[in-house]
Amino acid sequence: MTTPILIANYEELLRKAGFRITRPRKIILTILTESEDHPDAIELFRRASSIDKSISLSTVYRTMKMLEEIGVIHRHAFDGGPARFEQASDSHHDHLIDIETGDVIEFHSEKIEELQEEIARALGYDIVHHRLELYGRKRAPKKGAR
Amino acid sequence: MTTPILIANYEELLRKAGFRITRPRKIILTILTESEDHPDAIELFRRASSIDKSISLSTVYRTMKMLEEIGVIHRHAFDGGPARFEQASDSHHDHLIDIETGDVIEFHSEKIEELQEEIARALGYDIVHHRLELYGRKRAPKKGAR
DNA sequence: CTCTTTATTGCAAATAATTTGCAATTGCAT
DNA sequence: ATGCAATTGCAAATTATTTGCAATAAAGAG
Repeated sequence: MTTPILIANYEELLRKAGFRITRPRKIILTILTESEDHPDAIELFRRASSIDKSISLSTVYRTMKMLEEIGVIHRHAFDGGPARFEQASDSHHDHLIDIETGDVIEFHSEKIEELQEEIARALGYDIVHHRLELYGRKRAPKKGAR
Repeated sequence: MTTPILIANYEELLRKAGFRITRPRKIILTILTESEDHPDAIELFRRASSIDKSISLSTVYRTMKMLEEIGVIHRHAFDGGPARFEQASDSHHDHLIDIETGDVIEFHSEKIEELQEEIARALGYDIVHHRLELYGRKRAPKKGAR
C-alpha cells in the first residue's frame, strides 16, 4: 500500500542532513520501515528493545523528533492520545480510526483536498498542513445480507 | 457567529443529567459562554480565578470532563498541544488554525462532510465523530492588488 | 588502523498536562 | 434547619515527553 523505502536511502538522507548513522538509529529506522501500523514511542521502544536491549526510551523520542524534522516520519495525536508515528510516504493520506480497536486505516480524497484549499483560500489563508481524522466503528452488516 | 446559549439553559442541562449546580460550575460555564476563543485548562483556570480565587485547577479539569460527557463542550488538541475547549454550538464546524498567531477560525463545508461519509461507508465504517483541522498562514496579498 | 573530536547515548531527574485519593465542604431534598 | 451524597481543594500520583550530564561511539585525519 505504502511505497516501501529502503533503509539505505534513509541513511543517505540522515548523512546529507548532517547526522551520524548510529546503531540505535539504524534499528529504529528498520522498525519503522517494517511497521505497517502507527506505533507510539513506547511501542517503538519495545520493538527496538527486542533487537537491542540497551536502547533507551529517550533515544526513541530524540530520534523521532529528528526524523520528523527532516521529514522522514509523520507524527499523529489521535484523539489527544500519545504521539503515534509512521514513515512519511511519497503520497499524502488521511486516517480513519476504528474507535473500538484503535486500528488505523489510511485513505485519500483528492476532492476533499481541493475543497480544503478552496476554503482556506476563501478565508485568506495558504494551507501549510492539515489533519483529517475520521473516528468510526465498523458498520453493522445490513440485515438480510450474508 | 456561534449561537449564544444562556447559562440558565446549561444549569437546566446539568440538572437533568443529575449534576449539582455549584459555584465553581456556574463560574466556569459563564466563562465558557462568554469566551469567543478556544482556551485551554490553565487559561480557563486563570479566568475563573479572577472571579473566585478559591477555584482549583482540578475542578476546571473535572468540570471540563463532565461538560464534555454531557455534550456541552468540545475538546480539541491542535497540533498535539494541551486540550483546548469551546462550547458545543448547535452547528458543527471545523477549524483553521493560524500557525503564526494560534488564532482559530471556524468553518463548515457540507460538501466535505458528505465526502467523509462516503469514504467511511466505502471502507465499511460509520463515522462517530471526526476532526478536520487546516493549519495555515495568512496569504500574502497578490502583488498588484490593493 | 589508531587518534581525536564532537555527536549521540543511557540514565536519572525535570517538566508539562492531566488525573486521583481523601478529608473537608456544600448543594439540595426533606 | 438537617442529613447525606456529590463536589471541592489540595497534594500526591500518572502519563507523555524532554533535558542535563558523564560516558560512549561515529567519522574524518593521519
